[in-house]
Amino acid sequence: MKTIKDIAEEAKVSTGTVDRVIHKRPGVSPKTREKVQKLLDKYDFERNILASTLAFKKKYRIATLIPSVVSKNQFWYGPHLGMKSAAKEIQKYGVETHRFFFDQYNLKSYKQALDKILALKPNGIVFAPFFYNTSLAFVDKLKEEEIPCVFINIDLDTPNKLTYIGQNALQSGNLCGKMMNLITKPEEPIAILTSQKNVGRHLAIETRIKGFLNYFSDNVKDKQIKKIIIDDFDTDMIEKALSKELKSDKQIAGIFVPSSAIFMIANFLESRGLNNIRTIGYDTHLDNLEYIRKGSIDFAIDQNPFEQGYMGLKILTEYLLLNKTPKPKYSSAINMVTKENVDYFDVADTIEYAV
Amino acid sequence: MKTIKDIAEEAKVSTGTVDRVIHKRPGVSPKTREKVQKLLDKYDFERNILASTLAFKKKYRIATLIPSVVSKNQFWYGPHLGMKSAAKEIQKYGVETHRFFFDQYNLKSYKQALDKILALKPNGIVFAPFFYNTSLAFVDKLKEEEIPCVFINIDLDTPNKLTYIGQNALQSGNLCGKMMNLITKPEEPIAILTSQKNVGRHLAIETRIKGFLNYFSDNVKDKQIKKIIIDDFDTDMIEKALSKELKSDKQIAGIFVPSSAIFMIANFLESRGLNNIRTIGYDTHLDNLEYIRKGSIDFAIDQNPFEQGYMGLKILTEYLLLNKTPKPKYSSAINMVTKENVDYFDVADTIEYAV
DNA sequence: CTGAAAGCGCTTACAG
DNA sequence: CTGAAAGCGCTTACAG
Repeated sequence: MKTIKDIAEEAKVSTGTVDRVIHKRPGVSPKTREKVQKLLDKYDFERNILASTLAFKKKYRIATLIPSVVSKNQFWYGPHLGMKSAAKEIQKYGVETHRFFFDQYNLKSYKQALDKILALKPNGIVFAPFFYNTSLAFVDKLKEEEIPCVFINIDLDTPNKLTYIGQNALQSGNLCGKMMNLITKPEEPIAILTSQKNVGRHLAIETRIKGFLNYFSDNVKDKQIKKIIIDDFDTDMIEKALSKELKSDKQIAGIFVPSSAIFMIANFLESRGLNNIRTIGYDTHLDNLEYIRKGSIDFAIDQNPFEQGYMGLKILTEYLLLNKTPKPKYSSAINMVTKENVDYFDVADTIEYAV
Repeated sequence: MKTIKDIAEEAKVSTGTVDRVIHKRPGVSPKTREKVQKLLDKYDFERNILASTLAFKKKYRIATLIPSVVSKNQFWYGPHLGMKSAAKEIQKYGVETHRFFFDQYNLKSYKQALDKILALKPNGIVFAPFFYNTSLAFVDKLKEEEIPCVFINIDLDTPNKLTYIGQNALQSGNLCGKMMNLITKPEEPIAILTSQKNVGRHLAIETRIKGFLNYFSDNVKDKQIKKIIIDDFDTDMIEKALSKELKSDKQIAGIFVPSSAIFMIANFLESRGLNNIRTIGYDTHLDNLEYIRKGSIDFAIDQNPFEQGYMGLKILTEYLLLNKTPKPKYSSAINMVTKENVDYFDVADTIEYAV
């Protein structure tokens, strides 16, 4: 492996000049530049990133923004851990990570966080763009200030993002449809249960439902599917909405919840001893893990929450430090979790490397 | 963040002495050692790994050994890619990776590889211990020479390993049982198809079958399960073994293959137009991906092959460089792959980070 | 037992 | 436009 010094000697220039050529910095005559560049190409020179970082004292600031993580029982604990892990790694390269949080049901708290981030003047941002319109306006502003941003978990259709990391909601819904079809009989009715509160706030939910319905329209004739919308996932509302269905003549045999709230339904069914009703939902935070382990949730879709956070920070760092342009989109896995493999989806078991 | 220089100044010693204390090297009086150690503890000193690597010129050699990867259509291509990716990362830290391969059906080629590895005198080894007895003897020898070793994919019950990274075969078989039960009707017979060639060579296969059978004995009454053993997975033998079953009165409705050879069965069934027979097997190499995508393989179990290779090298490196003792065992995921999520399991899409 | 000094490979402020 | 020199934080061979 050649070093800058080797190249400098062979080109009969100083190491400083070689460095200027490597980084395409000004202050080198075209002739010298060409001579050095040829040698760099000839030896396929790769600079030692360790030495480079050590000598290069510029610091980078990255801001991260996700819904507040008040306990480990939440989906967002996963991305949070992933970002913490990545932050520790990139700290070695002089990248400081500043964490911001907001209340995902409170637009005002979101806006406040965005203001704080702008005030920080970061070199880049990794965030989950909740609240469609506000987020779009924010992204345009970032564009003006030339601050690159990475979306995790939620995508927005805008050219002003560096990349998006998250799941294909349509396809994951489709898979839920397939599994629901497998665990219920053709003649048994099923229900989709969702909350009014998510409308306009989190786009993936509707897309998941669409994918779910697509499966049946594409593959199964005449499946009875009811759509039940409640105001919010609290015990009373669930009770109210479901007891009607359960008393009815044609009792539903399966419930699909296109969000991480599926554990609320599993809990309700358990408390009523209704273990003959099948359930499918999303995410593998602690609350869900518990019910999956008991079999009260039949299947849950995991979307690699840790990796979403981890990749977000790493990809942005490589863009800032190495000028590496990411792909326009990174699709997270669509993992099916059930009683027999649940032990391998606890985000707390994720490994962190120090090297 | 404190540096060695800061600590040295406060302790009124030289940086060399601080360095000796940090690394517990001899040549420091107990009194000085204690004084410095106290400051290190007080400030929770973490040495700058970049500077450390740059200054510390010792090189490490790691040997890796897996079955030869002659094409991308093989399970072992996954671990191979994972190791290549990790090798690139750890190269920055002065770790050279030397790759060795063997023919997994040829004990002699395995022994030859082991000899070559010993001749290299590596600082550590990452390998897949095929051939039970030979591997055990080899591991004992490594112990004598104080060369740490990491097992990937296949485990051996010996205290002389650093750690094992791979899947829990019993549980993955169990999950296959569950899925097979879902996709066939209770009264329909099913078959387990396996090859004589794997006996005594790859322990996981038998354990997977055990897990599969356990599912039925624990959860289902009177499922008819036939065990079919063929000499090898070639077209003629499959034809011979299956055509008998398919002509029989009670035709089998599902086939479980506890190895990556499931695509051979899918291919056979396809060629006969037998798309009413369900199939479940292992691994997501290209051959299988193709049949999963078409739906000719209903479910395959993925075990994160890339990560097995990647983790193996990283964990061994952290042990050698940072003295970080790994957990005794790392369980790989048990991922269920089917037509609707197959796109997210192509090992070729795995990301490599340069930072 | 301890310190001063050189060096790992790269970057930069300064002088010319 | 170019080079010599200092420095990033740590390690080590050498001198005492």
